[in-house]
Amino acid sequence: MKAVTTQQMLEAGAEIILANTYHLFLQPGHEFVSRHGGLHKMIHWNRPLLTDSGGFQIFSLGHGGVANEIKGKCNCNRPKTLLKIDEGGAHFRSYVDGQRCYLTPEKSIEIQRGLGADLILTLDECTPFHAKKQHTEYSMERSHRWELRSFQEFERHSDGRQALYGIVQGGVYEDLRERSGHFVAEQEFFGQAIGGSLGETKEQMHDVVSMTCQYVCKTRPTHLLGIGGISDILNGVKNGIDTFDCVHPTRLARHGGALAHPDENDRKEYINLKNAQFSEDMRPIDENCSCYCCQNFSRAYIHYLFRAREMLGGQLLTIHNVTFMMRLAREIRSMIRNGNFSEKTHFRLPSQSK
RNA sequence: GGUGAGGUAUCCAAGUGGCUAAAGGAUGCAGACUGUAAAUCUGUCGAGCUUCGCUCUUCGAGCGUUCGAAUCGCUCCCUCACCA
Repeated sequence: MKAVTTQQMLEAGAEIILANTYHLFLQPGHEFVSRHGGLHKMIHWNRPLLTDSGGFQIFSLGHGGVANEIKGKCNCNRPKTLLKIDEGGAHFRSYVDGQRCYLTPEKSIEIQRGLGADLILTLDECTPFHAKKQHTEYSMERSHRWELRSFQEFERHSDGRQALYGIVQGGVYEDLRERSGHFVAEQEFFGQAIGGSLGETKEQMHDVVSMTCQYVCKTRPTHLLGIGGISDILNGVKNGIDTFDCVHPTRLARHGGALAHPDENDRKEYINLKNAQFSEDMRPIDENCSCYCCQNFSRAYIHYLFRAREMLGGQLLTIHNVTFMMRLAREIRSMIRNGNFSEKTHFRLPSQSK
């Protein structure tokens, strides 16, 4: 987690952290992590960990600009590091030292075994949004083959301490999602994750998630990869998603955004503390929030910290945003238990005017 | 008092006759951010308007040369450095 310690994550109420196979593989390397006795020990976290397979990074970086291509946006100003994908795996260049690397399903599982996360993912191929349907289909089929190989490699060394998730692909196409959902359900995965392109807009994403959830094994835990807006989570939960992971809360925090429940008349899910309107706002970000940031500091102070480019600003907002997400999850679980969950739930933010 | 350097938009700073409402920074104002190469990136930034374009006023001040001046000349004002 950028900008916060695992101790602070604990205090924020976090119960699980996602770590990244791709980045840890390139730097510092999974052997290095193993020498520490595994990820849990190295990062001082004795709760559950999930590792991504590395597929997303290879392909998103390969297409020249992180998630943009997969998400349907075009921002191609970064050097492309993906060299070649073949049936065996993905050839790519390390962005750290330029060295050629080869990630296969077996290698991904081996790395994740070395890292020692509790929940791990199969290697899949992430198809960009702009791919034609035929390509998406071909790519999905290859992902399926890779998932089988991942599973075999996983089984070969499994000591029962790790659990493997399969990944449902198929882009925005319902027939492909149906096939992929069924395929993953037929394998003996512990859980399943929904990956791949979810479309271009938020609306389409919600539709694709809802549609895909129909074809997913209902008795296994279901994870939605990479998604974490407030409304996205409410929509996902409505459709049966159990877990989410997302950089948005922490990245937003480092960029000056503080999560706040959306106003029913305003689709924005955060306030931008860098904005001039907060320069004299002495209230906490959210007076109902129990986090260290809201309990002790004003919006004006956070505003000043960002103005002064003090990294403490990003740290405090990260604490707030993670705390916020944890509270959101608790409230959702509570609503489900009480039988009154609604994805239309809105929580009013304290008035923004002074 | 002497000698030298210089005064450009909110600030710093290019520009030494037309392509200049004026490069580039910074600040300011706002936007983006969703399996993290992001404590990042983008837009905007003289004034006004009927704002995919038009009008007005700018480069210390004034006067002049020129078809045309931030750019050339003269006078004045003001900074800074060194020497007395």
